[in-house]
Amino acid sequence: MSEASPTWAAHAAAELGAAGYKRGAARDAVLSLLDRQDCALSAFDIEDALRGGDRAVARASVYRILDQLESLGLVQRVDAGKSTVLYEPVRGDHQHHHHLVCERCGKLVPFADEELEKTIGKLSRRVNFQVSDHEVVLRGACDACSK
Amino acid sequence: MSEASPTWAAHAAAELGAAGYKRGAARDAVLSLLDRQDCALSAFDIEDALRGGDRAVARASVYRILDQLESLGLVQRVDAGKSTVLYEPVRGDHQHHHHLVCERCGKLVPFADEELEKTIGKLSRRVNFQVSDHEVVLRGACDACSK
DNA sequence: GTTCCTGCAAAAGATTTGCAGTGAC
DNA sequence: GTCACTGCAAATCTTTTGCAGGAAC
Repeated sequence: MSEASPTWAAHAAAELGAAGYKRGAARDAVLSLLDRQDCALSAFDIEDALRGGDRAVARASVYRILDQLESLGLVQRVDAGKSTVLYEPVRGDHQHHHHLVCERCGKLVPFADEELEKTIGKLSRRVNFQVSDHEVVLRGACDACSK
Repeated sequence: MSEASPTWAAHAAAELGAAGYKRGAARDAVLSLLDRQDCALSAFDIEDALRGGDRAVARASVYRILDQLESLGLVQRVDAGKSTVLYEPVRGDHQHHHHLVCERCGKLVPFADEELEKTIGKLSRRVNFQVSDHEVVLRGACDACSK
């Protein structure tokens, strides 16, 4: 709802504070990194990027921070069919999207489709289930790999 | 394509044979179990069910057999957001479906929707990607849990 | 008889947990 | 000063791999 924050990181930090979490250097580094990404990262990617960047953060801390973020709906898990789970910042409804996964090179490409959302919305109301979230993954070969 | 087989297990056994795999008692047990399911199971579920049933099968064999089946498109991975991957038999296009996952009790409920498939079909043709497969997961609370 | 399937045990990865120390409030 | 965040190491859990023996062809 309230999506007037200047950056996702600032918004997330505020939400975390409101939820009673204290600040910390590791958390700031993770938020800042996530804010710079527009697609999904694994916990390992995050640890790796921070080790050579802003500030090294222990893997356990990365997982703990991602847990907090996920519980507040600030990041979203993306299941790309890999052995590792990916996470990406949630920036609000207008940026809601899904993913194409290349089965050859592993590339992840985001896409959005109005009609798909409408269809899923209608469907969600029809089923005997209280649907709160959804995820769509299209698998295949990306532009480069299909040549 | 050729979907005239009396049972999925028989069909799968034939395909495996044609692909050059030899028969084996463990494989027969897994095929038979999978054929009796209509929704997805984890490797652990399979091992567990077989230990107390038809014939005990080692976990490693379960994984190996599932790998063979998946490579021939006879089973499909289902990513329900759990830590474990689920597998279910693929019985042909007319039984193509997706899943609702209850975030409270973990229940998995299959559903099919014509319009959703059409929408995804159109979308797949439009993107700059050669889409060969797709998966939709709706998350929320099941009938029993939402009361 | 050769080759593949199986089971067992060990290995490999990803994620979680316990504990002690430092930093936030 | 208290309580939470952090890092490190150990533990846990799922899945994979190596190897030896037995079954399929």
